Amino acid sequence: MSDFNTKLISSFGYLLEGELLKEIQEVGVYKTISKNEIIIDVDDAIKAMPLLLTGAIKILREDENGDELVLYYLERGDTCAITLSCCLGQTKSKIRAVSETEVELVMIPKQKMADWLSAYNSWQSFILQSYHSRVNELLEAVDTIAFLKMDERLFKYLKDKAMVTGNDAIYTTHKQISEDLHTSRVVISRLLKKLENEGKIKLSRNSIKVIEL
DNA sequence: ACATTAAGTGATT
DNA sequence: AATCACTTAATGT
Repeated sequence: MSDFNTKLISSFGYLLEGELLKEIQEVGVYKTISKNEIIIDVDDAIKAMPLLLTGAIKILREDENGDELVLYYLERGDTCAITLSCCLGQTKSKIRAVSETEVELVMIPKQKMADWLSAYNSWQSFILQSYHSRVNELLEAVDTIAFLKMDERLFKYLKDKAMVTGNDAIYTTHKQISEDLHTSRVVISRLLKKLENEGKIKLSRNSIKVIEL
């Protein structure tokens, strides 16, 4: 168990106070997980919260089709904030956690979490800090998704417009489109340029010709 | 010729 | 993706 101690200290020693570390050693369950294992799956009941000692875990969302989307990665010294919210809210897991590498972690029983929140300052700030960074990563992911979908939205918008008009030429400005799609003119200009390079449309002033209908 | 508006670009957050 | 700053091109008066 001294190996476990060393890793716990080196991963969380600078974050958590000594007394808390002792409690973690007492109550936490040390686990080793091999690569590509599902640690937590969608709809799993959450009974413990993982603290990562070594390795990396990816947190995924899954849609109806089983398509996966990586939300973010957890590394040494991290914990899963979504799991945290599940622990506190007593709901089932809304995400899937898969080990990206071989992973060593400590499972903290769900019940201890709330206790420590009031008992240890360092625990409280660790949780808040971790929540904060996870939310940021999540927002970043959302931005990326939105970015990837904007070109599709734009093309659909153009096709719809051509359909309604019964004309493959659309008479409008980039600014107008940007307002319709609730984005900025610059973004539209760039995406249109991209579509033109892909040969899907032909651009000219105040008009766009849709080639791929 | 000058002003206005549309569109393109690079850099930054 | 959004915003800024700036350039270039097209049009109107």
